Formats: sequence, structure tokens, C-alpha cells
Amino acid sequence: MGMGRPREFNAETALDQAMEVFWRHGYEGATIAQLTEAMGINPPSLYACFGNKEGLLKAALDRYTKLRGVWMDEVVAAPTARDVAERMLMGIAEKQTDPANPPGCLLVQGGIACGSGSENVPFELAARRAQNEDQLRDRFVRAKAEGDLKPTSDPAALARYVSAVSVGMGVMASSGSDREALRQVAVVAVQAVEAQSADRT
Amino acid sequence: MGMGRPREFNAETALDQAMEVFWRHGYEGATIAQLTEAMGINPPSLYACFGNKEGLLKAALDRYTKLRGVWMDEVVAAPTARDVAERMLMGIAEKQTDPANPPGCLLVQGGIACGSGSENVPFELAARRAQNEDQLRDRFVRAKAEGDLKPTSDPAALARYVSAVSVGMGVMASSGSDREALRQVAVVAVQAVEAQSADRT
DNA sequence: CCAGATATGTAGTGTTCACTACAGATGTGG
DNA sequence: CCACATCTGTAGTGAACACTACATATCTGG
Repeated sequence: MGMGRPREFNAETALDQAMEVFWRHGYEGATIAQLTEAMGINPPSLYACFGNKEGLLKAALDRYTKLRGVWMDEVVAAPTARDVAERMLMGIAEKQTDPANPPGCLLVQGGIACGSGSENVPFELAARRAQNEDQLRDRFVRAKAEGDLKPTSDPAALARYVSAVSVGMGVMASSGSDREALRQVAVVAVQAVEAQSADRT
Repeated sequence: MGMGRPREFNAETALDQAMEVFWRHGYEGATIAQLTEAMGINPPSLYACFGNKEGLLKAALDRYTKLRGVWMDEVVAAPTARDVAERMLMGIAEKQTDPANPPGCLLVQGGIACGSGSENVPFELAARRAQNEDQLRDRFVRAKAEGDLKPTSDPAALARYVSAVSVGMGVMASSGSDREALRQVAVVAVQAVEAQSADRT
């Protein structure tokens, strides 16, 4: 039996375009018409490949978190907890205002509140953000074990904090804050992590 | 000439219900059917009173910021910049997880990204958030003048920072974080403001 | 009690939405 | 070159959306 007509579009390239539409308009604000036009395909191709609108979102999120994961690995590779926070938040100030992408973060812009029928979309995004937070927490646990963070510090709370600041910066970026404003926030935010760091000998 | 049939519903009570629907589902996720049912009125009454869906949102935002303004006045009445930040962020941890309201903050849940035709909704919310930030900034400017904050500190940056943390906490709350998790974030966040405070004599 | 004015409830309006039926096109295995 | 499988484009589908026409009800001023 034959293997059928091969697909004429590249799934990853198409996903990049879909990602941008979701990023800019949110899950509910993005229409199939906008998505198909950006992806350069027709609705039947979209549904054959991704199932439905939510399936397309998940695929776009997978791609987003995969690309972001590479960067996060560099972030947690910083030598100290303070440097991890700085590299993370300063990097976010850059990325969230990169004119090559829509402002803000897809994991926030994608949809914080949704209508009936899409209630699980916000949870889907939250689950991806939690992955980042877990990665930070693990790194801070290590920092505490290494004596980099004070014995009284709470790595999980620190990770939650850095994650919260990241999200807040994303919302600011999407509503017009420029890169310099975000950098100022990052600089202040890092000082809280510094306050939890052991004194240098 | 007569003055017409009087309205049979209370506008403020109805707005409270509409507020909750926008809060829980966002602007685009909230339907007129949900809104009218929650408000206990029919569509013609809604349109006669608020113009259209966006007009209703603005009225709900007005009411939200008015109620919130009372609390913000208490926040900035705290004696020091550090206490202002603590009162603000700890209060937010309480309010965003108050079971009497939907989780999070209407100024975030209302809509961060919107589809074509509602592009100005996110800006509308951002403008209201900016009011809070301005109030914080003014308070921190005063704190600096009073010697409460270090001469090297940047009141505008500090206000932006506290505002960003607030927003981040709101997103966390809406995606399931409990009150204790938010309190932990607040405790850490306050330390950055403390780092900008002058040493006590 | 009547005229004018505004509110209300019923029952729609046109539009846009996510999604798909179907026919033709393009590939593979035998 | 034929049977089969999968993709593609055209052209829709029913449902849900924001919004409203209209008849009726309830008020005030005279």
C-alpha cells in the first residue's frame, strides 16, 4: 500500500508562524483564518496536522519551550544564585523587547484567562511556566548546598520569586514598557537574591 | 415632559457581577449571555446603560480601581518605603487569593492579549496599572526626599519593580498558587526594597 | 388622565467563528 | 500502470457571537 501524498509545508516553519500569532493575540484572540494565513496553509492541512486549535497551541508551546530550554540551560549554568537571577532577568529584559518577536512571553500572552470551552489553556501555560520554576529551584537548592545561598534561605521561594518577576516583566513588555524600564526592574529584583546570598569571603 | 420609566436594577450591583465575569474569563472570554445572566438583566438594558461590551468593561474597571484606590491610599500611608512595599505585596497575597473574588487581579485577568477589534483593551488595563505605579513612585520619591531611601536609589525603578512583582503574583494566583506561596514571594521581594533603604540610626 | 420619555422582555439580526465534506492532486508499493 | 493512501484547495457547515427592532410597561409633568 502507498504512503500518500507528501505534505507540502514544513511543520516547524509553520509552527513558528503560528507561535507568533498566538503570542500577539492570545489563544482566544487568534483566529483560524489568521493562523492559516500566517502559516501559508489552508484549514484542512492545519487540522490534519495538529488536530484542532488547541492541538496547534500545544505544538507551538512545545516548540517555544524547547527553544527556551536551551537558553535556560545557559542561565542555570551561571556560577552563583545571584548570577543566575541576573542572567535570567537581564536576558528576559532583552528577549521580551526583541523586535524580532512580539513583546512579552508566549507563556503569558497565550492566555491568562479564557472563556468556557478553553478553561484548560491557562493551565497548560502555567504548567510550562512551572517547568522553568522547577529548573530554577533545583539550581537554588544546589546553591544552598554549596554555601552560595544562606542556610536560612528558601530555594523554592526564591525560584517562585524570580519566576514571578519574569512574568511581571513580560506583562510590562507587552503593554509598552521599553527595554531600559525592564532592565531597571531586573537590577532591583536581583538585589533580593543578593540579600539571600552568603557574604563573600 | 416625563422622565421615563425608572431602571429596575442597581447599576453598581450589576457592575460588581460583571466585574467578576470579566475577572474570571477575561474580556474576550466573557460573553454577553454570561454577563447579562450574572447581572440579572437582559441585553437591551445592558446596552442602554453601558453602550457596548467595551463600555461595560470600562465601567467595571472604573469601579474596580475606585475600590482598589481606597486600599492603595492605606498602602502608601505606611511609614517607610519598605513598609509600603510590604503592606502592598502582603496585601496582594491576601486579596489575590480571597475566595470571595476570582483569583488574581482584574487589571491582568481582564486581558493581556486580545484579538483584532479589541486591541485597545490591553492598553486600557495597562493605563490603570500605570496609575498604581505612579502612586507608588510618588510615595518613593517622598521616601527618598525624607532620607528613608538611599540617595542612590531610583524611586521610579522601585515603583516599577513593586508593580511588576504585583502583576507576577496575580498571574501566579490565577493559575493556582495558594496564599502561602504568594506570601513567600512577597517576603523575598520586599528585601530588594530594603536593600535600597537607608541604614537605620 | 393624557402625552412624552425611558426601561424592559421577546425574539430576532447579520457576522464571524472553529471546523469539515468533498473532489482532485500527488505520492508509494506491487 | 494500477490500487491505495495521504495531502491540498474550494466551498461550505452549524453554532455562537455582539448587538438590536419592536412592542409593551412604567414612570413624570401638565
